[in-house]
Parts: sequence; C-alpha cells; structure tokens
Amino acid sequence: MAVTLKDIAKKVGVHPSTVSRVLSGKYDNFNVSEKTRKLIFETVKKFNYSPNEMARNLRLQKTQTIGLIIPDILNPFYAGMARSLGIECEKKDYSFIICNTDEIQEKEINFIQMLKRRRIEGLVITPVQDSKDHFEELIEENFPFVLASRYFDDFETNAVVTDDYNDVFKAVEYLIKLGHSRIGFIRGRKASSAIQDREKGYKGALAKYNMQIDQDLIVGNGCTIEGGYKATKEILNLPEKPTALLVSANVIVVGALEAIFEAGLSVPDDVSVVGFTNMKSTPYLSYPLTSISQPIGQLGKRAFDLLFQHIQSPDEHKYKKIILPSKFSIGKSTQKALGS
Amino acid sequence: MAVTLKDIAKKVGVHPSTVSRVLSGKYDNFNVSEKTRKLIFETVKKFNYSPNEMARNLRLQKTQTIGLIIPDILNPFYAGMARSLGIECEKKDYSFIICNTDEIQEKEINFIQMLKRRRIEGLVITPVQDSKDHFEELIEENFPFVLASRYFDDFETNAVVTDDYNDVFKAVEYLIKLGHSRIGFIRGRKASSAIQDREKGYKGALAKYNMQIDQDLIVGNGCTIEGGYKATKEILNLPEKPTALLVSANVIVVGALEAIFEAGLSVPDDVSVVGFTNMKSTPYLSYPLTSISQPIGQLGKRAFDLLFQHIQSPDEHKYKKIILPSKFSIGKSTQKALGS
DNA sequence: TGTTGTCAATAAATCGATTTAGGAAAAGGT
DNA sequence: ACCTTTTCCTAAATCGATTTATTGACAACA
Repeated sequence: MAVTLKDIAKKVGVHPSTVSRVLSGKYDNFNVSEKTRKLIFETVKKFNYSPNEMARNLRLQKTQTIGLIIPDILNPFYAGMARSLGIECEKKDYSFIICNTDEIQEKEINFIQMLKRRRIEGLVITPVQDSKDHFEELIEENFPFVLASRYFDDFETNAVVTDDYNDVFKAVEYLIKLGHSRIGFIRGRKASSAIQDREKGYKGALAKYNMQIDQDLIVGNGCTIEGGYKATKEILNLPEKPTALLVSANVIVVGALEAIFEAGLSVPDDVSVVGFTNMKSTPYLSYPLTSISQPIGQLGKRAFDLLFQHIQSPDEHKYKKIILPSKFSIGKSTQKALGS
Repeated sequence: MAVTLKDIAKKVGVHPSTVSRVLSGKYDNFNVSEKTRKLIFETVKKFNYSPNEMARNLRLQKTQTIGLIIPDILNPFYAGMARSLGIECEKKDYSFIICNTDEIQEKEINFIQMLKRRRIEGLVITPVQDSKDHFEELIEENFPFVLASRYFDDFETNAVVTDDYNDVFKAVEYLIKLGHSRIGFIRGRKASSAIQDREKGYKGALAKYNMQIDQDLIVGNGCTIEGGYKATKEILNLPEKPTALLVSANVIVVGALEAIFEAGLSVPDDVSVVGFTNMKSTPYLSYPLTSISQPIGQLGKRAFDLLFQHIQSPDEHKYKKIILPSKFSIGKSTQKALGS
C-alpha cells in the first residue's frame, strides 16, 4: 500500500541501502554523489514517502515510546503531569501511551505487561501501591522507570515526589497559629505513600504544639469526590466538630466543600479549609482557596529527565529520588478560630 | 537481551514456526502433538517470554494503536474524551497516543505526520481548523479518522459532535424567558465550528424573540481562562452592561467568573451566568452553575466506534456525522432579570 | 507392494527498514 | 603502466515475529 524505501530505490535506480544511507543523513556529502542524493530526495518528496517506523523500530530496537501509568487522567493533577511529560517527550522525539489504573492493582500489572510487549523504552508511573513485587522485577531487569508522586520505602528506585510531609506540616502549623485546635484531616487513599506522608505531616505538626491526636478527626480513604464528601460528612457529624479541615488531595476538596455547604456551614466562618490545588483548573470558588499547590509541571518534567537518563545510559545510571517543595498560598478559605 | 521466540524454539528443540503456531492458538489441538505444546508453554512460562510486538506489528501490518490529537489534555473536556477513548481502546486491545496541539495548526500537521510514520491505524482529532488541506489528503488516502467535537462543512468525514446550535439556542431562550434582554456571548475560539454553531444558536434565539443582535455583546476569541477573563471584563465595561452571560466553553467560565467577581458584581444578583460544564471536575462554586453539560463520555465512545468501524472495513465504510444532545441543567447562577 | 492419508514439524519467504563489509570504477601518484 | 586511494554504490545479514508450502514418518488400505 504505502510506498516503501524499496520502491523509492527502484524508481531512482539504486539499491535500497543507498536510499537508506542518504535519508539517514549520517554519511552527509560522503559516499553518495550529489546527483544521486538530489534524485533520491526528489523522489521521496514526489511519492510522499514516509519511513515505516515499525520496521525501523524492529531493526534499531527502539520505539521512541514511553508509558505513563496513572490513576486517572481526569484528575487534573495527573492531566498536568501528562501535559508536561508530553512537552518533554516532544522535545526528544518520544511519544507516550497513557493508561488509567483507577487505582486497581491488577490493571497496573496488566498495563505494565502490555507496555513491555510493545517494547516501550521506559515508564513513568504513579503506582497503586497495593502490591509491589512487580517493581522489584522491573528493577532486577534494570527496566527504566520512574515513580511519580508516590514511592516505595522498601527499595531504591527513581522517583519524583512532592515534599508531602513538610507541605502539610506547614499548612497545619498555619492553622494552629490561627488558633484552631480541632483540625480535621480528610484523608485520600491510605495506601498512597503521598497520603501517608501527609498524614504524618499532620500528626507531626500537632505533636510539635503538644496537641492531642484524635483519631476521630482523621477520616476517609480514596481520592474521589464521593470519598471526600462522605468523609467530610462524617467528620461534621462529630459531637465536637472540627473548626478547620486539611483536605489531603485535590479532587477530594470538591466533595469536602459539597458536604460543608450541604450541612449549611460556610467557609471560612464556620470551618476553615486548606486544600490541595494545582493550577487554575481545580475547584474554583467565589474566593480563592487556601492551598498547597504542587509543582505538577516540574513533576512531569523531572520524571522524564530521570527516565531519559536511565534509558540513555542503562548501565551507569543511578537511582535518584527528587523531592519538590510545594507552594503554600493563603486564600480566603481560612481565618482565625473563633474566640482566639 | 530479551528472550525471543527463537530462543524458546531452541530450548524446546523445535523450529520457531512451531512455537509461533502453538502460541498463536490458531491451530488448536491440530498439527502439533500434545507433548510439544505442553513443553512449549512450560518453556514460555519458565523464561517469561513475551512476544515482541514490534516484530509482530511489522509482519502483520498492525500496530493496535490509534492517535488522539486534542488542543489540551488539561482541559477536562478533552481529558474526559481521552478517558472514555481509553476505556474503549482497552476493550479492543488498542493503545492510544495523545498529542496536544495548543490550537497551533502547525503542530497538528506535524503530529499527523509523526503518527502516520508510526503507522497508527486511525486518528481521533479535534482539529485546530485554521486550515484543512491535510484532511482532504487523509480522505483521499482513505486514512481512518474521526473528528471530535468539531467538524468541517466543506467535506464529508466521520465526526462526533454535540448539538451546539440547539444546546445554546435553548439556553439563551431560557435566559430570555427569565426576562433578560441584554445577554452577552463570551465567545471561545472563533475558528472552531463548535463555537461558531454556538454563536449561531445564540443569534438564532435572539432572532426568534425579535431581539436586536448587538455586536458589542459578542466578545472574545480563544478557549482560555485569560481569554474569558479579558472578554468578560470588556463586556462588563460597556456603558449598558449585560444582565446575563452565555459563556461558550468550559474553561472560559473560570476566567469569566474571575472578571465578574473582580468587578465587584455577584452571580446571579447582578449578572446571570450560563456556562458549559462537564462532570464534576469543572469549576466548582458554592452554588451549582446553570449549565450546558455535554456528553463527553459518549463523545469519546462514539468516536472510537466510528473509527474502529473504518479500520475494520476500510473499503465499505460510510462517513457518519453523529450529533449528541447536551443536558441543560438549571443551577443557581441564573435568575429573573430585575424589573421583570 | 505400492498407494493414499494423516500427523507432526520444518523451511523459507516476508514485513521494511539499517548497517557492515566489500567491490567496481574513476582519479591520483610515481 | 601499475599501484593506491577515493568515490560511489551494492550485497546480504539482521531485527523477531508469522505463514504458506512442503517434507518425512508412519499407519492404513487395497
């Protein structure tokens, strides 16, 4: 169907290898006469020849393709990562294949298998973290991959994460300084290392100020709107309501606010809220949210950089864990606690 | 490096073709002894053999891959499309490669070239619509593609779009019936057929009620937050302010609201707003937005269906244009015009 | 005994490029 | 006139699968 290198060779009257060498450009002005080169280029143009990458890939053992496995592209956090990864890919002439796990471990494992069959050269992944054996396998094979936004304690890998412990620590400290003493923690997916670190940061801040950790104030599991809604509803039904909430992930914020408004409470008068944001596409309020905004673009970029490095020099690469700080921005969803 | 079919064949002591035939499963229980089959399967498992798709692709002239070219994955509208396309792809064992054009025509053209080199089997695309020659080329070649959310008047293609004219018509009619007589239209990208149809719907509704079309009330170009912000600011500076706004795309809503709040106006008391939404990840207000919500999931699904059909039967396929209705949902961002 | 048929497996071409080694012809040197 | 060098190009292997045609062995049948 499509015109091949062989076809071009025949038209020009030379051997396919000659055409290949001319087009590769590696032997520039060398070993091929100017006349032949011209003729080849003309013919290529005339027949609109475009090389078959499948064939090149096979021969060169390269696909110029990486995989991106994330929980859900609908989550603007991951969309942002995908975006910036895409930009980096483009620069290096790579493409990427996106797979959504929906936080289902089995899907993740299958996707990895599938992508390996497709001979992707590397993988950026936000792991489900319900199991991890498959990563040890990847490490054994020295298969290039980078964990994004989550990491494993147990073994060394490439990883790019945010400074979750400190990010939340500071935010909670801020709430404490506003005089809040009952601060709720709306939790995301328990299994996620990021969420775990945020919970630790929350506890760490409370501990610093000698405040009791009340397990009733730590609720929720899962990074969904519904999860945030239910958890917040639960926490607002406590006999002793919290006066402030730390919402530990971006999507959850939407559910949390829903629950707050539904309970007839207002922000920040009845309850102060600190959330996670990323860029402007996240929940928009008639007032800006006090929030921890993560450097998503950087996350994608740095992940690609690490991955690319591993791909380029598979033998002499070193695993790196990059920790990126977030920005804490004070909006209008927080205020001093009543009576303080 | 990786273990190949040949390696397996050697281990088992048979010819590669035998291994291939066993693994393909096409010659089930036939022409290969039970003993050999078992041995092959065992060896495959033992050495963790996974077929090289590059090689298969080349031989079979299939990549099981399609392309998705969209303006921006960060826009939840396109993220939603990508999501549902992904789900459909998975069912049919396809993968997809996402490319963001940022509404830059040149990028679109380059991406198409690149994807064709990679021998993707088909393309779902939301075209930039600054030019269109390259699509006529695709049609000539009978290359499978589906336009999503935008279409071309000039020639027949596969396309899945929303019912933009009627969707906006009804929304504007609703505003008129609330007594609004100065209704602003915050426009998205002029070049987009979807936006054009929405503008027509706006004008059509006004015409139906014998209302003058005031060009000052039609502002903006470009589907960005900034665009929406500037356009809205402009319209709010008119000597005779509009009492209602029809915001013609989802991202723009954020900018429009920003401008409204900045001007010290409130919604819906000072100005009623109808926007475009899709699912819950769009701008969240302390009140729900009156909005036209588009069936994004359907859009992705139907686009894949059309594309798959074309891929499966390239010769007997027929171009189809599918028009999907949106849902108009009345929230709290609209109310009766003052004095009516 | 010779023919036919079945079963199990192989040989070799193929997909479309790249690349190493080499070869023929022209140019250059003495 | 002969050897060397350079220039220009070709041959053929290769990447890792799939598939069509074919072969060899053995049993069945007349």
